[in-house]
Amino acid sequence: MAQLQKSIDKRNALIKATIELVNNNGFHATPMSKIAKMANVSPATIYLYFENKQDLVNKTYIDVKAQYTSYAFETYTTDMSVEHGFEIIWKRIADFKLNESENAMFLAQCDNTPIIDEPSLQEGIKHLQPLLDLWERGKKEGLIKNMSNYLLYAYAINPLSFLMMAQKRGAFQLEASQLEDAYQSAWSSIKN
Amino acid sequence: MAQLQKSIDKRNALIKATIELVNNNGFHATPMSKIAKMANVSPATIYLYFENKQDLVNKTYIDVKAQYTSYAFETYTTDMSVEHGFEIIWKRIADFKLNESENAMFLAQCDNTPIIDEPSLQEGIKHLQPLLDLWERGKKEGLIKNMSNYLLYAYAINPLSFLMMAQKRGAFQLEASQLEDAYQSAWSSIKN
DNA sequence: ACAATAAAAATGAACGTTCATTCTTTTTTT
DNA sequence: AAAAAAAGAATGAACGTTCATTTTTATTGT
Repeated sequence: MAQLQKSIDKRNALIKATIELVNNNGFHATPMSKIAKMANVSPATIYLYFENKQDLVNKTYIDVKAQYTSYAFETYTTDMSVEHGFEIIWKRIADFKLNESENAMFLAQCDNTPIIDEPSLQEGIKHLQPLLDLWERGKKEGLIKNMSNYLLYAYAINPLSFLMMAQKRGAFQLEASQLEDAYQSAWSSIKN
Repeated sequence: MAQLQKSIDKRNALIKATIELVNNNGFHATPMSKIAKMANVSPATIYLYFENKQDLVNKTYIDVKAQYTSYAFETYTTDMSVEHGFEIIWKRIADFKLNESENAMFLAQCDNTPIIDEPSLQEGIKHLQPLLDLWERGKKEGLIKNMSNYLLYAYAINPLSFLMMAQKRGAFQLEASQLEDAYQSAWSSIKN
């Protein structure tokens, strides 16, 4: 127990360091030695937890993606109405993207570059299923536009990534009232 | 003249090679030697055209961004109505993102990573002004929601980046009829 | 018009550095 | 005392950049 605990702490420290360094410097300027230093570990120790650098960044991606979806669906249950369920999920996602912005930023970087390998990307997509199911239900009930789920995601969810990025860059600040505007825009772009 | 022409060709070849390699392999796996090889040039020659690797990628970004905005506003004039002007611009942007996807993909990568330095990012933003002006006009006329331009961009334009990326990954194909859906979603998310 | 010469552009090889990874030894845990 | 975990130093490869040289282009004097 104590031994396993210690290992998990170290693994988490490595993942945290990876996120922070890749966010700030990019993958190309994030050497293993810096990751090790930030996690208070020897470079060699990384290789006890991960096969190599690619494996480290893949696993980091999967880890963060799992956190993201778990957070998103935390308060959602399938017995909610389509509109209410969507609002619940959307606001959780907004919370995650704007408050846990280190994690969200890392995902944005991974989703827009070829640094994560295909199997790991696939692995990350899986957990989004509850939202897709909700949308299918909404389409059947005639509440949601009969469009591809990609289009729905593009308009209802993805804008939050852009806003998170703009906020991270200090370009602007999303206030609570604007968040309500944003939600209305999201809903009106996908509702029938 | 002949000499200058030759130089511009070589510069363009270098920029094209940079885009292609960074798109496919990422910045971290794009050595100067590969860029040189793809542009049919000696590595040393790159340094006659650009200060260093950072400068090369900065200049590439600015170059592509200028192409993007120039394409976007090609058929737009300020005497158009807000709604018509927006449709014109939106569809040009959609064209660019979906047809010139190599260029669009490169921009997406740059806009979601720290590989481009701040001054070059600022330089790239400048040319978007006509769209922001159009939106300001739309707000005054009560046609467009009175929201931050960041929010408007997030909902009206940014989804196209996501769709371009999904299409590039082969996840799905955006048909002409879906494009019309997409435009309607964009417009309904920002109109009053 | 044309050699001769200067200037510019381009090259391949070389340099010093940095990196991911491994090896050997030490420390910690069982 | 054995096994597992961790460490620091070592290694070889790869990288960005520069150097010495060659090739191409432009300029000059006749």
